[in-house]
Amino acid sequence: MISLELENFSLAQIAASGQCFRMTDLKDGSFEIIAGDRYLKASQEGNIVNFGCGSLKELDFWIKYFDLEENYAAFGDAVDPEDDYLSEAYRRGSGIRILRQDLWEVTASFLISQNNNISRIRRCIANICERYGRKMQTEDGVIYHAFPEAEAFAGLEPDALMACNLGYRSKYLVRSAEMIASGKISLDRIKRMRYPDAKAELLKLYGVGGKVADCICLFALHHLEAFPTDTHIKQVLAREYPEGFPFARYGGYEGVIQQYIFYRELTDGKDGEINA
DNA sequence: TATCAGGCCCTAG
DNA sequence: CTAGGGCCTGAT
Repeated sequence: MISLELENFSLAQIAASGQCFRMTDLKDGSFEIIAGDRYLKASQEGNIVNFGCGSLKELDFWIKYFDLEENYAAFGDAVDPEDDYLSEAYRRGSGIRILRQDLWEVTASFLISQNNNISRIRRCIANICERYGRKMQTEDGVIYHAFPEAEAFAGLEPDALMACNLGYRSKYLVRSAEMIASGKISLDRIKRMRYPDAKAELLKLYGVGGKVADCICLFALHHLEAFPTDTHIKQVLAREYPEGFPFARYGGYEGVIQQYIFYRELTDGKDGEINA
């Protein structure tokens, strides 16, 4: 185990922010994260974060994954102090990070997320990992399943993943996996593109529309200017910003702001706050 | 029973 | 180009 003292970092908030559907709050102060074929158990007390890593090399991966080299206090400082809604959103969610997740994993996950609820999304993803992902075991004997590569779905019947409860999204995932596995769409090329080009390329995937493409750009490609507008965000903008949201003020990191807003909406009316 | 969940595809006009 | 119907499924 390796412990770090971190500012503006909250495992609980990240877990609740809904960027990663394979991060689980174990409700005992610890969290489980599966990313690609890696597994991490982590816990947090105040600013001390304990990473269940065996080596510094492993830790390096998670440092990048959690975007620990970015100064998130600067995003908070940029929030308009006269904007009560956003100030409160940041106050509650200042421990959120924009994760640097695997491109294919995010693409598949957010294909599944559309017009769906979070608990079923998690189940769907667990199902495809168990059915198609490589079975793994940690040194401590924890069993888990890696996220399947695109090749694992290419060639399946379009409806094959209905058995994993994907519903009508089955054909989206199968067909998109085929476009990627065949090289018709190159994820490596997309990784080198700027936001507008990357988004345009992602939109060619079957089942990927504007909102999902923005999620992929933000959560995998780390294009912080991507601002996913889902049904919740749409409602907030209409309710809290009838004159229009000040996108220009937050140019270049609109997506970070979106996460603070999304997190506030997600947690509003519940506890108000998920740890600190 | 109807609505909604981090939408998108497809077809009409 | 925009508008609207349809869509798997489970929770409320």
